[in-house]
Amino acid sequence: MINGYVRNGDLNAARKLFDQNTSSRNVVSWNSMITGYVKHDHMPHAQLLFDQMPVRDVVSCNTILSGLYKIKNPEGIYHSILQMGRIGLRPNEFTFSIVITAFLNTVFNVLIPQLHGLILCLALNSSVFVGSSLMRGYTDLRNCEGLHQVFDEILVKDVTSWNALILGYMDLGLTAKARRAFELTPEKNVVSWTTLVNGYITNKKLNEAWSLFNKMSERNVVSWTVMINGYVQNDKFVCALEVFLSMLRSGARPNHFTFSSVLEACAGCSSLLMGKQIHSNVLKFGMPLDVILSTSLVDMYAKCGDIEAAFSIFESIPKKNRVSWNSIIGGYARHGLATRALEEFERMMKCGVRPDEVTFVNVLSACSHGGLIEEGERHFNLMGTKYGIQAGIEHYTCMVDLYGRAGHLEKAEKLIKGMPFEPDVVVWGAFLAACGLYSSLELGEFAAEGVYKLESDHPAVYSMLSKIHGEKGVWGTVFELRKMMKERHAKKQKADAKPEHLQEYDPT
DNA sequence: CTAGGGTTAG
Repeated sequence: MINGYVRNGDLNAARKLFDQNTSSRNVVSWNSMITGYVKHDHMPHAQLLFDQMPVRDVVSCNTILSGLYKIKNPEGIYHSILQMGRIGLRPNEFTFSIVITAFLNTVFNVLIPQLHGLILCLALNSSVFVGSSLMRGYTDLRNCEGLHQVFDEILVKDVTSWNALILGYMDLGLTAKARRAFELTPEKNVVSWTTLVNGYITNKKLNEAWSLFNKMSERNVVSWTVMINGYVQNDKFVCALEVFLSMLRSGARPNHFTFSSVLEACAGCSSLLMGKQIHSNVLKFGMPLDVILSTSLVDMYAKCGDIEAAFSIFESIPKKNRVSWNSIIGGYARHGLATRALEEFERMMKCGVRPDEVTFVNVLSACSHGGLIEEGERHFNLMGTKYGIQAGIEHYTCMVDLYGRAGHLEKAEKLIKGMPFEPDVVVWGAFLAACGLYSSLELGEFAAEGVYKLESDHPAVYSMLSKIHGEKGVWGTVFELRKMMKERHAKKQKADAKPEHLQEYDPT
């Protein structure tokens, strides 16, 4: 009865019934009520009921655990399973699949092999559910052997187990193994295909991804979005937009994931015309404008040159988060409106939103574009002392740029010599641009020497070196800098995603 | 009454 109301989403009716039947309450009615609160994101209420229960069973615990997972509280999960042990409740398949999934990408993932041991003791390793979550766990730990072994232990493998195997191999960078697993999958579904396509994309094999995508007999909104986003992440913005148009022609309905990616494509190729059309599509499709989608719109308008439209959408976001603020501050910085950028930063602080590294990159670059030296220095110092954010190489680059543009080449030089990083091509690029701007041959040589010492180089650096001797426009260098900054970011991501030693398994 | 696989923003 109570569960009927919970299923229909009528939490109040469920609670009413629950409160009335004090005498005939059983564990199931308590659990149903807790389920209702968890489903509707009322964790405190769920927790309260759980604490009030006269007798708790494993389902009560599992429900709380899934609630804690939903609000991303792995620490709470950890304490809850300890508590479970003290009460003497034996965890079941549900418990383990929830707990393992909740520990993914957290510091608690080191416990996953230990949970695996417990699972073996309780003879739960043959479960498909436990098995596939364990597979995600070993993937998270970058343990290929574990991944394979857990898969083998699953008694009756279903398509989800196979998909977890494909995904695991792809996450580990083993595209050939993933492909083999895909071929061996008995009943491939659209998820199997999409996992493979997305895996090729994250492993930078765009052509493989595209040819596979074209062979798909069935595509859903996720498959389309994966392909669109794949092109966006690889800077093939026009391709992304073309795929989106095919998607619309096919009659598939885009969702907020799709639109976020498509808007990023518009931003990437600075197409205000297309961006506006996508915006009207968002409205036409009746997409709920959540924070993420709205922020994508803000960013698109800012990058396509319509900063006022960006601002007006930004203002319309009821619950602006850190990314939204970063987006508008970055937008103002890009448009050279340093004062407005700083004003938004102050407003962000007033709203109690904590800044992060990106915030300060944007703030500092606003200062550098606006020639606000003291303000830039102030924020550069404040980011560590007041906000506890360590300055990264990107922030130093902004400061070098700031001093350089203002003609304070000695200050820039001093900063480079004193910074806790080896200067990279981007730093030298910023410095060189300044040397070019102020025709400083002497310091240009200092930079040239620095560049020479780097293992990696960049053609843009040479073009700037040559620029010191005259010619070319100033705007060219700004563009080159941006490009290098972006590439630095891409390289960092790539290094995190797949270590080289895993590459050798891949013959293609 | 509780659980596993594919997609979003700076």
